[in-house]
Amino acid sequence: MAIDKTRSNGTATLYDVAERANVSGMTVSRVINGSAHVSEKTREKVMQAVEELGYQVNVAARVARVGTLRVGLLYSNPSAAFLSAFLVGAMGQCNRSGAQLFLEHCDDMKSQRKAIERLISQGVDGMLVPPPLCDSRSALKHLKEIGMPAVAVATAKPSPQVSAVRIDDYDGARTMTRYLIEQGHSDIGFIKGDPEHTPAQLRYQAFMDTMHEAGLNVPAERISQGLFTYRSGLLAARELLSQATRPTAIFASNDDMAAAAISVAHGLHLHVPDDIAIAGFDDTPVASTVWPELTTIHQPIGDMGSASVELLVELIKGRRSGEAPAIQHRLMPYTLEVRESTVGGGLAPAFTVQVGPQVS
Amino acid sequence: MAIDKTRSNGTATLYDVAERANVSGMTVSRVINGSAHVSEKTREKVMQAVEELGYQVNVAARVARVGTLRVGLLYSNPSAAFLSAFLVGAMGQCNRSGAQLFLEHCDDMKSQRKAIERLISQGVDGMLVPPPLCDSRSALKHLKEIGMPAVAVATAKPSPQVSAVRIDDYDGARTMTRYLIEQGHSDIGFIKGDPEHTPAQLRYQAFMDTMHEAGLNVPAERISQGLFTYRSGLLAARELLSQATRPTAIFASNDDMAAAAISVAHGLHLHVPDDIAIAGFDDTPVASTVWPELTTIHQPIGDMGSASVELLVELIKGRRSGEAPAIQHRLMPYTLEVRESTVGGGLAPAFTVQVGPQVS
DNA sequence: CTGAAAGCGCTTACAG
DNA sequence: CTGAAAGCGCTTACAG
Repeated sequence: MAIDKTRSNGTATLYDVAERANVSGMTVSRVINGSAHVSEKTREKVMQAVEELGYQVNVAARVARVGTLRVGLLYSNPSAAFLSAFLVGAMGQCNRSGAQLFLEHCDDMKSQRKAIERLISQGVDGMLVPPPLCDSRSALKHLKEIGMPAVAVATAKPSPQVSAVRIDDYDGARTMTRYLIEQGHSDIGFIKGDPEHTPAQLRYQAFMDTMHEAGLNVPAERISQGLFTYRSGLLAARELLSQATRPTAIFASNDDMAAAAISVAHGLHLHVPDDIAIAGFDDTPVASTVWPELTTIHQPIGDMGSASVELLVELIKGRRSGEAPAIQHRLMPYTLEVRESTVGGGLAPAFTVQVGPQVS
Repeated sequence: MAIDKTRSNGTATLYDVAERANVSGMTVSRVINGSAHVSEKTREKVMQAVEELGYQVNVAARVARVGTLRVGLLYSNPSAAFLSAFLVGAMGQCNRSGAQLFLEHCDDMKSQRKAIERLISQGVDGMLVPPPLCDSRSALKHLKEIGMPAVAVATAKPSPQVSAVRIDDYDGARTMTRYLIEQGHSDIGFIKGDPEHTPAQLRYQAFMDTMHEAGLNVPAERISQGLFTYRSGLLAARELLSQATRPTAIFASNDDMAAAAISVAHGLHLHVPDDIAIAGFDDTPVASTVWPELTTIHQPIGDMGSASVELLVELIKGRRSGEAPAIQHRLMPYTLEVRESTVGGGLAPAFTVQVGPQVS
């Protein structure tokens, strides 16, 4: 509850806090920035004043002093779902870190170079590279060559040369496959994703490995090639479901294709999940839009947004103080979301299984 | 192309420009802010220096001086598609206007008040209210009471008390209805949206009015109630398509329901658009995800994002200089996107019709 | 551990 | 029409 305010704006400044806590502005600055060289007593006094005044750092002022940190986001065709969740997370962290976020869109290779140039001319100090660009060797190489700090987001096979934030796609697909097997499925169809995207490769590999480990055979006709698009999912699902014998479950490499599979199943008058269980991957909004809702692997995209900004800011600051770039790969936790598309009888309630590395 | 740089950062400052143009920093500031009191000759000199140095204002510094403008975005459950497009537009304008964007999420009425309080304690000077909150009398009233400048986004019936940015939903639905009639349809089914949302009401009204004007009768069984969700679209479309005689086209109040209608049609082994044409509204990503792709009304959501920030910043600045709030309602242009879901035979290529007010 | 001074890049009055 | 000075709110060296 902010009550006592000073400026015309109504917000308290650093000095208001200093005055109230009977210390210098310097000391307040140290406290809010978590400096170690402050006595516990002073820290408490200051924190209390901060509370009482409802003080919030003026990020603009801090940034003006420290030197504006400008972060570029180079996006091409991520799904709107990905982009919005990612932006929410990234923006929050930008506000906290005092960075300014610049967006630049590009389609093909040519416009990619142009977009990078535009970001540079806007003075960005580093770039965030979400999918599918995160898997583009050329883009990453180009950034490396011009010495631009970068963080690849949601690539499944991060280059050791570049910092990255991602979930473990292999492990996620393995978890889903195991779950389906535990549900009693032994004949499972799989819809592959765009072979150009690294997550597609790992998800497929994990599916095959897990099936084999469980002693289950996967005939070639149970694998269908998709491209991550709804349209391709339609074709792939039709292939899987129009055979003499059908699988009892389909695991699609992403939600769009899983949604398409539901549509195909309904077209064939199959009940989902009683006749055919269907699972996706990503937990994009479409997963809870379609009916029945999709069992899927949830990626914490918002958290990945904030984590990637965090990494990038570290990278930039390190670079300014002349350190060698500290390449980091951050693995985020995913969850298995169980919903109606795999749970028959309308009995079992939807539930969530927390898996993957825990965030500290 | 920025070549000559000065600061460690690599970016040119106001004074670099001033030096190069042989004027004071003050004059540069005036030029880049479009002040009238600069001679044409000086302006040109300065602009040239700006070009040569690739100068970009340091928004953080400007904002630090002017007083941080903090803009809050109070969102509840807009679709991810809406949110991402809106954010891209809003953020761009925030960068230009030197505003900082704060996001706060809320679900129900209680958390709504809390979210508003959190934004206030973060020191925001005004708030953006996208759907569905833009139609919440209580939220808008609350903001009004505490004297918080606000802009309602994409409400169909804006209160004259609050600034708003929107498209003309009535006109859009009218355009779509006319288009379907021109395509030769006289028996058109309509899926209504959530009655709580103002756009749903106007879209329905426009459909009915336009049909009547064309001398076409709309029997009660051609109207089906939906709630804007995919699930509700499934039920509504089933209702429309399982009758003894079917309409030749369905106009759904939004894309999610139109996508559901396609799924139902396919389930009944109907060809879209040959057996049944289907149209949506909004042009969210699902419109070009499903197959066949949806004919729909495109809302320029990104532009609406930047326009709403623009309006809000004006409002805030006016308020600071003690003026009475200048309530504005900005109408944005929409377009009719014709795609495969209404165009049979695979002959006609997709096309776009520009309609609505033109932006200057 | 704490503080007085200077400065980040820009704009707001105030002069000319 | 143009500029010198002061200051936005904060942090970075530099002292104690």
